[in-house]
Amino acid sequence: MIVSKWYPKNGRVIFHVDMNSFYASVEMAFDPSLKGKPLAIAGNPEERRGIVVTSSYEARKYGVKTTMPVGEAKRLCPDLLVMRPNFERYRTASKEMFKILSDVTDLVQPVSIDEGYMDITGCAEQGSPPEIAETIQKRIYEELDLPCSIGIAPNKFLAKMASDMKKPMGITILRKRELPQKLWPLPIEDMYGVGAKTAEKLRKLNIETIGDLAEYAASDLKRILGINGERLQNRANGIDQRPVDPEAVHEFKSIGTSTTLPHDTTDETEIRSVLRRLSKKVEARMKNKRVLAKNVQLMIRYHDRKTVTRSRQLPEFIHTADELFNYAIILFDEHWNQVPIRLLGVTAQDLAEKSEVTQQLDLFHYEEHAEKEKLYDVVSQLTDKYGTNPFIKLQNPSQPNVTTSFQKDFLDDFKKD
DNA sequence: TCTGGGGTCCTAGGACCC
DNA sequence: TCTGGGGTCCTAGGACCC
Repeated sequence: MIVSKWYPKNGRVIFHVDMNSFYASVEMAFDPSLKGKPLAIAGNPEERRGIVVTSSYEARKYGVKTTMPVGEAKRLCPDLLVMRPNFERYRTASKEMFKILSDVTDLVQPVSIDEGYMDITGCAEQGSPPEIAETIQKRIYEELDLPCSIGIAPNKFLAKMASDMKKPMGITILRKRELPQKLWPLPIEDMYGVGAKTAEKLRKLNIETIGDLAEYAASDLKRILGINGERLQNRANGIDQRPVDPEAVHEFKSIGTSTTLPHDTTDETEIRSVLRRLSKKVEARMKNKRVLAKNVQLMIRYHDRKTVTRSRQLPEFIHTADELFNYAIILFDEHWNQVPIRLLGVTAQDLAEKSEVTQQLDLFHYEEHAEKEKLYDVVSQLTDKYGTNPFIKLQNPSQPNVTTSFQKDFLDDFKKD
């Protein structure tokens, strides 16, 4: 194969690597006796966490889908095996998977536990893009016993759409010139970035397919969907300039945790203990990432699922569970309307790296220090002038409240400076 | 057996400043 | 004499993704 023809002179070659039903596949790799069986990973229905997070392809055949309540899934598929998630296991598998990707290039951007982008534009000496994709897929399958699909395209959006086109274990190339045949016929809700609400709006405009969106009047689209309309249309036309950014994964904007309570509650003792637990969890994760927060957000979901968030900007950076808890309680006391609560959440926002904050703090101290130095200078000058340190209060014992002319002079001099 | 938990980005209004 | 327009920060909510 002539490799050079695959690598454009202008433009990029982007991969989107997407693990197939990741949690279920990891469980099957861990316990091969599960292979070939309908399997769902789900929370505990007793604790009202009973929704399907991932299901195996065998389960999907019966109509089992993500976010479906376990009860419904079992009705559709009576032989369904249901397991609780083992996140530690998935994180370990994820790390191994990304290690394989980074053997190809440093330009790897993880976007979630089970998918990531790669920019292989500079990898011509390793082979053609399909060859490289095959190698990656094979290694992940043979070394980790996990299936994945890979999309190959000139940008992130198209690579993402491509990886979705063949599952499991697919490798799909999506070239710009193939958009009319391969991308445009797809229904609009299949487009990445179009959810239920946007799809509904678009359908009202008689936009049924990605192709319809691609050629719709740009100004109307922008009026109805704002900047997002413009962006979606660009992507439908195969335009997406976003770079693959390996650093993005480190740039956290918030760290939060939330929990659905086993039962709706108005018990303030219980609520406080939950908020304390959540604060401790957030503290632990902030410590791990070595970050501080300048904003705390409290989330309350009521029994009717109505959800409110209340946040506060803080006078200084915080990092301890006690501080998080204190602000969460303040927000809670200010805003809770006594209605039974279904879910509580605590999130640290406006994060900064601990090292950077410390540096800034040092700078601040430095300035404070400099101020003091300046003051010492003034004092020593004045001491020279008056022959005594004016900061040592001179008092006439017989008239303690009368300012001496000496002190007046000193104060005048001091104010000038 | 009604709908988890982790995020990001965008919008919009009000306060405040110039 | 009675009120412009731009910019930034803060807060709350919503859409979307996995």
